[in-house]
Amino acid sequence: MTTKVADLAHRLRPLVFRLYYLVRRETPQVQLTLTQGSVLSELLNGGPRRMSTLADLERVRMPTMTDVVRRLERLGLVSRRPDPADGRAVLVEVTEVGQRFHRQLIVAREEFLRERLLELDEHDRTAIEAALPALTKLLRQEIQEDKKEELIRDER
Amino acid sequence: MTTKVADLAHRLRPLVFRLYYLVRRETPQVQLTLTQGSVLSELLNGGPRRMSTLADLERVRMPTMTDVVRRLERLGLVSRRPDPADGRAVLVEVTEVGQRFHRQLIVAREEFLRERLLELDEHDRTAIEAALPALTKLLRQEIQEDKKEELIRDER
DNA sequence: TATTGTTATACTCTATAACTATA
DNA sequence: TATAGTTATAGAGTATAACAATA
Repeated sequence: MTTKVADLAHRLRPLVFRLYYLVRRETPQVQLTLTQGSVLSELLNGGPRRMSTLADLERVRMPTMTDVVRRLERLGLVSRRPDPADGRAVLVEVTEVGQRFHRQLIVAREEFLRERLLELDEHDRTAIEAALPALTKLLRQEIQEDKKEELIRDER
Repeated sequence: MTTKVADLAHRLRPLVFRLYYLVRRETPQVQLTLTQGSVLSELLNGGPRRMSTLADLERVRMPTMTDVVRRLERLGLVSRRPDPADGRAVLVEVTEVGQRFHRQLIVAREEFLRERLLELDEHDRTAIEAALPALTKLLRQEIQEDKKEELIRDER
């Protein structure tokens, strides 16, 4: 069982890349990468976020997120402003252009997935749908694991 | 339903990165990236492969695969040899060192996933297990889709 | 002194275009 | 002429180390 899950995680890499290839093809106005799209979604679902929070959520280091946000800013999709609560911190938020663009992203993604899912039989579609809450839990759990590790690291 | 699947694909990016972060930590002797690990697994499961086949499977262009294989070769994990059936083609295969290393990878991956899965309840584990064949079909289907597109492209 | 974020630097991943060698 | 692969080049993603500004 665990072996199969590991294999799945592996095979998912090409699928995720494929998904973003199609999104890029569908929305030639703005060419988003996987990481950029992921950050944009996070900001749209969760509202303005600090740099450090984004880095944690995407599991990258701060200097990495600095560059990713810089590129999104250059594309006009997000903006930065100082956090009123802490002079050191920076809040990143989605611009109106970013919101419009994200709607196009969602449409392209859904269309792609709907087509593929319709080629599966009813039994398979039901199985995938039933597993979604469990897979979501597995991912959430992971984020909490990371926080724990940081605390341990800090104690050293 | 399709929206949920799209969200899942998105959230899976951090999970996959997290998985490889842990693998790197568990096997400090050789630091494999996600793409390198994916190619190594493919070669171990399917035997020697041509550069073009690897590029298709990973959904990257040939020059990209040239570099990835070069790095794996530099690490001593794979080797190249001419394809006896076609003087232009190159066959990539895993070395003995690569096979030994891959066993470590599998152990680290399985341990990580087993721990996380044990934190889920029986119902969630069953749901994930039941969805694996369907998710696998979804991925296979994708590979076939790509092949079709190439044929269309060639006809132009 | 500790934390948030940026800059500097280096390596990997990725693509397109141009090239070599073989079919 | 067409195909398999490499080289050249450029941009994005990633990390570590050093630094500036604020708490």
